[in-house]
Amino acid sequence: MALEHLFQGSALNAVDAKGRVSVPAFLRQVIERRGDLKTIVLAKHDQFPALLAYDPGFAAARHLKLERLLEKEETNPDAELAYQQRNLMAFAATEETPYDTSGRIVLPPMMRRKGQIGELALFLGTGETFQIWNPKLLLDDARIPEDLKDIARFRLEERGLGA
Amino acid sequence: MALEHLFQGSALNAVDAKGRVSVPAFLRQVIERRGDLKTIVLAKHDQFPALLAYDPGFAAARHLKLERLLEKEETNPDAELAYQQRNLMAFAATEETPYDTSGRIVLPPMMRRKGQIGELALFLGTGETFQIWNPKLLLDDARIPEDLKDIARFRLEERGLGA
DNA sequence: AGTATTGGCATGAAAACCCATTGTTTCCCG
DNA sequence: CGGGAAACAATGGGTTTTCATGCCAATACT
Repeated sequence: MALEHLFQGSALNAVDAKGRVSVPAFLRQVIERRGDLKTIVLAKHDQFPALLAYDPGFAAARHLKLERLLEKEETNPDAELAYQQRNLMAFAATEETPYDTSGRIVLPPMMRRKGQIGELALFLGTGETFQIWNPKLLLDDARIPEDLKDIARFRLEERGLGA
Repeated sequence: MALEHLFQGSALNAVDAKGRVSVPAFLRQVIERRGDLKTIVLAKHDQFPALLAYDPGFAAARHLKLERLLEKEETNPDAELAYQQRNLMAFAATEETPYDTSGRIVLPPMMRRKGQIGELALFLGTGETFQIWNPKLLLDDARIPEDLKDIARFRLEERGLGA
């Protein structure tokens, strides 16, 4: 699966009182180049206290990948269960939310809670997908490279919220 | 990944009040031969106080390499984290900026600060990528060969800024 | 009706775009 | 071999467009 359009860059946007956020324009461009749905799919990130996000097309590709994985390990008795579990996570544990003409989504309350997103949402491109972080949690996470934290700090300062 | 078109040569260009710089024409030619996007990707250089730059195609190739690496080491529990970290650095910690018809980019403020670029930007071709330096920092860096510093000095003198 | 949710408009700031000027190199023709 | 003329490169300035975001209106749901 070699998608030619990749998510990259970073931005820090405000979450308003109604839980709405602008998806940065440079990420929307990638979504719209990959497909024609002005929609993003949200999931809790596997490893990080953050949200994972991608376009509907990528979700389909991800599903295919899981199926192929199952066929490969057909002999393994555990494979079927693992497949079911992953499938549940990949679909039931995600929410699809469209963005409006001005590029805003409403963060679904459940996702907002799972990702611990407050008044600020830090968007980080990671190639095939992107992530949405509470900037504070990113700064506190020991697994995040210092150079990336610098970027988060810069984005905060840009808004006059830096330290 | 042997890209046939390589970045080479050096140039010293001015950064204007709006933070704009002309990307030297000889570098733009390489970018446009490698792909059709008139765009460069900027990142902080790993080792030097300077910026690393390349074309979007190179970024995609880099990503594929990371993915293959992950699949190979799937068994290793640390591999997943290392993959996430590298992906974040490769995409979230970079900025893509297009150049206009006259070949200029605006240095994103964050990158300008990370690379400590002032009023002058020294472009150095390094094969698959190129670098953008504050010429003063290059001259002050003990790791830089004297011959290369001579080139920087020459570029400065050309502008009547030599010492 | 009252409340909550969604869609659309208004604004201010920032980014992209366009045109003009200057200096340099190339190249042609005298 | 010189002397422009023409192309290209770099840079300055101004103008339009886009973006993020606050605000209000329209709609649906109780």
